[in-house]
Order: sequence, then structure tokens, then C-alpha cells
Amino acid sequence: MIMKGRNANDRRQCKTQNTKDTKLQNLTMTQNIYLTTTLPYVNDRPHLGHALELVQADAIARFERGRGNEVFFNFGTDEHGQKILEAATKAGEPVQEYADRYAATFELLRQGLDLSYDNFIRTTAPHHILAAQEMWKRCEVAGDIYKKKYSGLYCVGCERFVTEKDLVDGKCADHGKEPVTLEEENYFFRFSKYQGKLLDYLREPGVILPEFRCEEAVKFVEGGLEDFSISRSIEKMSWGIPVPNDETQVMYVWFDALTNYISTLGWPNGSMGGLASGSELEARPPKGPDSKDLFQKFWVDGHTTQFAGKDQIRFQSLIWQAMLMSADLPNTQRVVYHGFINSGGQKMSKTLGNVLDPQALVAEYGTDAVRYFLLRHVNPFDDSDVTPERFKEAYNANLANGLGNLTSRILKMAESYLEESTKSEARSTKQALNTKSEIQNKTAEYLQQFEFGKAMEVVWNLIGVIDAEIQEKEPFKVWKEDQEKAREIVRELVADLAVVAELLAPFMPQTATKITEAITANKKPETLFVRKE
RNA sequence: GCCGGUGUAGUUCAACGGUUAGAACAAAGGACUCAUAAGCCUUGGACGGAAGUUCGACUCUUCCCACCGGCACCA
Repeated sequence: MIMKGRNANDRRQCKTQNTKDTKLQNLTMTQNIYLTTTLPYVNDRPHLGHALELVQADAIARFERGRGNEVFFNFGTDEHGQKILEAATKAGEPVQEYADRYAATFELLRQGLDLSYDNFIRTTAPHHILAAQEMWKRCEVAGDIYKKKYSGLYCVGCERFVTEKDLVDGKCADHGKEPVTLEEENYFFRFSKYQGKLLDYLREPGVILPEFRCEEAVKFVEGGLEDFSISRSIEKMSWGIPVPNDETQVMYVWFDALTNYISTLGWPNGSMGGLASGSELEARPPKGPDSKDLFQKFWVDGHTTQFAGKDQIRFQSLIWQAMLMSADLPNTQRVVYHGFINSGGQKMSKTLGNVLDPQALVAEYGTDAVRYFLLRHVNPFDDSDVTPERFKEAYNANLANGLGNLTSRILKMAESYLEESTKSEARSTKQALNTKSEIQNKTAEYLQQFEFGKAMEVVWNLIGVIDAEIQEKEPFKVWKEDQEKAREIVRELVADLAVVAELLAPFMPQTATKITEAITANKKPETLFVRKE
């Protein structure tokens, strides 16, 4: 049963998808694209890691919409479980109110980071609760849920089960007491049954990015899978979704939470709570009698991509996939795992005082600056170190001095020399058009591999080229001798700038709009990025 | 402990076994002025250590040192 000693052939199972095939497909037909991040647990405020994942997903969402694909982009909050209950109790607040409060801080990211998600799913939403119960029933019907005695270390002080990791010298870190071994009857999920199927799943090209994470997943599965408990006694932990037909148990939080990826689409029926305001889909609702079609359209017929942190492999690529298999639903086609953000060479922590708050950065630098930094200067797959100094350096060098200054100098000349707006399409020089399609292809290629930084670097190379061109052609000098010739040069520059704006749209939507509008008005805009000293 | 990865300029990253190891940011100097004292040009600066394979190694092998990740009930 257990596979051992894989040969060289097996080793190929984690290869990434052939990008040429993907590209061809994408060029030839409109696709339905489903994107989701993981749902943050509402026991803490949003940190930069959440922002990274969201901005990555959002850039892809905007990019895909921009090339004509239909996108459903999901985000939301995970609100059940022991830790929320504890935190709320500690805060002396009713649990739901506590969850509401934190959920709100995450919803604020929509504005702060200019996110374009189509639905914000909360795991305490009535529809989601029904969906989680339906998922449970399906797994039960499949014969994958059974009752068994769970034996674990229980800390009387914490009033909960603890793990070895929670212990310091064999004692609970919070209470300094040795935990007792306690038995409880719980429901278990037959995870072990899916070992073979999961290995088959992992063998499909591109289901996990980056590749080395796929290797980790394979190793893990090959090591053998054990069934695990998916419920808790309601006496010890009441803050969860009731197990169908058993009043004494609630679901263990992640079993409920993972179902959000499809409950957000209205699964298993059309009674979902409604789309986020501003959603693209709200403006043009899916065809059909109810939103059941969203599930069919995006999860079944569409291409599905999940974004998650590197610590999520077990949950997203294994447990969730096994649940889907058990419920006889299609698997996720791709999960992209990002790294963590450290600061000053250390994990961000409150005690170290090096926690970077995305909203604070937005307040200081602006939405697009934060998006820019996360996408361009944070490694999409490995851990990255982010400090306020690095942020400022990148901001000044590339946004203030680079993009912002370029916009100013070109549009100042346009405003002074040209009498009317340069319609970018009409006046684009051949050169600009060539550059455009060439660069668009490059950025598309990189984005398909989730290489956000490389995709943006292409744009910044173009910015450098345009700056150099101004230096070389010196339209401001030419103006003194030959005004028509100077106008010609400036029109060309404006067309180039329009290309930059268009390329920036998925990454920095507000800036792209500002530049485009300034071009249309033929007016130098207000300083886009004020230089920080 | 087992498995995997990484160690290149002050910093973040590149480099089919082969001419003087490339960029970017930061630093220093210069000519210009349309622009946010921005932009352009120029300059200085690096292969963790040891041995080996090879005509030749940053690139392959072994060992050492350092760092990081994975090895299930924390979401």
C-alpha cells in the first residue's frame, strides 16, 4: 500500500504545466477563472502576509479580466473555533460580535488595497453553515466519516486539547501545568483512504506552485496518511457549526472553513448571501435561474486557482482535496503557495515591534505603493525580508523618481507644447505598438507563472527606456528651434506613457487610471508619488 | 535525526563548465534642465571554506561551516 522508493519516472510528477499549452489555450478562448485566497482567521488584525496574498490574487484577477476572461475572485473570514472563542471570552465580548469586529478590519482591506474580489464569504454566514453541513453529509454518505475515541493531551487550565508544540518542558506554556490525557468520542475523516488518489492528483502538472512545495506534499502523502478528528464535543467547544444529526458535536473549524471555497459560489444551492458591492459580477449576474450556476460555471467548468501561504499545503492541497474527492466534486486545479514576510531578519512579532501593518503603510505611502512593493519586491514563493527602509528605498527609486517623475516630465511637455489630447490609440507610433505587444506578451508569460516581480520589472525597463529617450531626443531643446518636430517627439512619448499605464493596470490600478485620465485631459497630474526623505 | 534547499558587490537578485562574473538600489564624480534637487552618463565594489573531476568550475563531486524549509490534528 505504501509507496516506497520512487524511481526517476515518479520524480517527474511534480512538473509544472507546459506554459506553451496554457498560453495557447488562453489566447484562443474566453475562460472562466476562479480565484480565491485563504480565509484569514479572525483572531488577529490583518498583517502584511495577508496583504501579499490578497494583492497577488487581485493582480491576477485584474489581469485575467483585462484580457477578456470572466473572473470570480473570493475572499472572506474564518470565524469559528476554540481560539476565537477564547479571544472573545478574554475580551469579554459575545463571540459573534468579536468576530464581526475583526471581520470588518479585513473587509477594510478592500478599500485599502483596492481589491476587486467578487464575494466576501464569512464562515458564520447562514448559507455557509448549510454548505458545510452539506459537505459533511456528502462525506458521510461516501462512508468517510466515522466515530472514534480521540485521545489527546488536555490542559485543564486552557480547557482545550493541546499539542506537543504548545508545551514547554512538558507543561502548558500558559498555565505551567502538565496536561492530562483525555479521551473523547469524535467523528473522524477517512483521510487514509485518499492516499492513492491524492498522489494521482499531485501528479497532475501544475497543481502546486512552486514545484518544490509539490515535492513536500508528495513526501508527506507517501509517508502515510492517518484519519483525523473533525469534530469536537459541544460541551468543551461550542463555537462551531453543528454536526448534522448529532447535537453533541460541532465541526472542527477547518472542516467547516475549507468549504468556503465553494459555498461562496452558492453551492450547494442558490441561497448565497450576495456579492460584494462593487463586484464585477454584480453588474452582470450569471445567466440561469439562480447562483447555483456560479458553482457550475466557475468551479466545475472554470479554471480554479487558490492562493495560500506555504504552511497551508496540508490543508489546501491535501485535506481539502480529499474532502472534494469524498464529496465527488472537482478538485482545485492549482494552488499557489507564497512565502512569509519577515522584517529585519526576524519573524514579525508584537514583542519585537517589527510588525508591518498594511493599512498603516497605505496611510503613509498610498494604496498603489503598497501593491507595488508587495508585487515587485517580495519574492512570490520564498520568504522575503521587508523593512520600512527597504520600502522607502523602493518607493523613492521606482515610484517617485521613476514612474512618477516620468509621468510629470512627459505630461508637462504635453501640456505646454500640444494643443489637444493625444488619443493614445490614434496617435500611437508603430514603435510604441510594437513595444506594447512585445511587453504584454512578456508580462503575460511571467504572470502565468505568478512571477509578479519579473512581470513588473519588464514595465520598469520600459520606463527606463523612455527616460533615456527623452534625454536623447531632448524635445525641450528641439522646441526652441522646431516646434512641430518637438510636438512629434512628445506625442510619441505620450503614447509610450499610455502603454506604461495600460501595462500597470493589474498591479497599480489607481495609478494606471490617473495616468490615463491625465493623458486624456492633456494635463500634468498632481504629483503621483511624493518623494519621501 | 531524516529529506530538501540556500550561501555571489553595503543590500536584493542574475550568470548553457569556457573571452575582463551581470543587473537594480545605495555610494562617489560629471555634463544637462522637460521633470518630484528627479532623469542621463561615468566610477568603485562580490563568487562561505577545503579538496577533487576537467585543458578550463560560480556552475559538477565529496567534506566542512553557516542559514532556511518540510517531517499531521495550530488555523
